[in-house]
Amino acid sequence: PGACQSQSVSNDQICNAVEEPSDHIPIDQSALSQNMRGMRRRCLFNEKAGAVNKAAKKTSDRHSANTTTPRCKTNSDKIVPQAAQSSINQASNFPCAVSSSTSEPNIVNEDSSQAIVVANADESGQGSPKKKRHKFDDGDGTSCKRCSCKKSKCLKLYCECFHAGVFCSEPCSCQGCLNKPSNMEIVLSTREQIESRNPLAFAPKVIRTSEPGQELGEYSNKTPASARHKRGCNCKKSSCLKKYCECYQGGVGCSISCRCEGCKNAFGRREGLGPLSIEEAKQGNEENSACVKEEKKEDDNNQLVICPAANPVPAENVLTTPSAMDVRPLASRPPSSSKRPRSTTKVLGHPSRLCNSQAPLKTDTLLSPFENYAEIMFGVGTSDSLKGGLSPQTSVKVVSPNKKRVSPPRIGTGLSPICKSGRKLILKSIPSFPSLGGDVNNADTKTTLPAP
DNA sequence: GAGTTTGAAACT
DNA sequence: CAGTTTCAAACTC
Ligand SMILES: [Zn+2]
Ligand SMILES: [Zn+2]
Ligand SMILES: [Zn+2]
Ligand SMILES: [Zn+2]
Ligand SMILES: [Zn+2]
Ligand SMILES: [Zn+2]
Repeated sequence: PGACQSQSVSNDQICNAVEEPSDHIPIDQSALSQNMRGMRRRCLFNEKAGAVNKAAKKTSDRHSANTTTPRCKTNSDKIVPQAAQSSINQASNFPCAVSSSTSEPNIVNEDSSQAIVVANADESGQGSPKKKRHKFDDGDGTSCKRCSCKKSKCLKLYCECFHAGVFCSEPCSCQGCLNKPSNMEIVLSTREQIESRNPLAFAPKVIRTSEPGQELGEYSNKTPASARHKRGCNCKKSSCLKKYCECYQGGVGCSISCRCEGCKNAFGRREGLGPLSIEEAKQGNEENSACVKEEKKEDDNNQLVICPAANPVPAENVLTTPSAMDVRPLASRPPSSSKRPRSTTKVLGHPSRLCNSQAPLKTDTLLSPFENYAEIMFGVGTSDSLKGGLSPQTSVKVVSPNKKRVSPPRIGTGLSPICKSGRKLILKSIPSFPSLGGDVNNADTKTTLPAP
């Protein structure tokens, strides 16, 4: 299976050859400006890329982002370039053979081929009865399915591919797709627009390292059960028991920033018992009495209750045959399921389900955050640079003209950068995204923030 | 596979 | 910032 391409381009790599599908390089949008070092050199892009580069160039630091680990889920260690670290997503690794046919105008992927491809989840591994895995679902990383957007042209966050920072590829069954390397300018400009509205839009939602021991560790430590940013979920009817809930889907418990009602997230509930400290749960008792305990009612206090290994068995598991266990990426598994993950898994980006190796970042995000935040923090200009940087005009109105609004979600409040990198390489740059409300105390890995 | 449910994203 | 609409995935059948 080929690697997937993420939406980014490196200067060096720009080439036009399309090569074999199997071999693509993942292109990461985010990295676009950076060069990925180590990897191979084939590129998909052509001249356009060049243009883009230019734009991107600003970020050209070469930190060398390496996106190693093209394979799904393998990526435990990737070196992350500084900025990247925050935004590391390894999420993308699908078998994507992008048809980068140059000829491809811009349009849809409607090739039936894709659809078909999607279907083939061949390797998913054991033939265990497929319980319910739907498209992206994991499956394991192998199957990596992709989006099936009909109206967004894959240029809005509705599109999981776009949201994850990767180009659409074969497995996608999207219609009118513009999220392709051939439209890179559009893709990037769109990303920037969105990012300008919400700098965290492309930041990984969940970062978790699951090393054998650590998995829970994170809980125990400081990162709240969920190291998620953004605002947490807002589930009303699902009780955070299904994948409708982003927290649950990401394999993390709900945090204080969630506004869910009747939360029963198997990875850790929000609210509820106050006193319970998270950490204990970690291992001390497996039984976890508390977690199960239900929501007593929603008090004001939102605390996070985490259920350690014990029981939280997500619905899926319930029926699942033990033997097969889940194929899901570790990260997404509920704590209890099986044992601890051996490899370090970082879930980033969205659903862990996408299996991509590369970090989908943001175009500039790597740097951009830099810029953005810098600007914001330092009071430099607004985000002009962004806009300017990328040719805005290229932006296409996907569906409707969006006005760009520049009101970052909550930057003001939560500037504290999170710097939790799974592996730590810290660089001097500013973390790609600030932690938002939830985790305030996460300095764990050590953030190196240059003092302003 | 069609149809429903769900909550984020987008929009007003 | 809240309310509404749009959207595509998750889920159900
Ligand atoms: Zn899409
Ligand atoms: Zn797609
Ligand atoms: Zn697409
Ligand atoms: Zn939820
Ligand atoms: Zn939540
Ligand atoms: Zn919840």
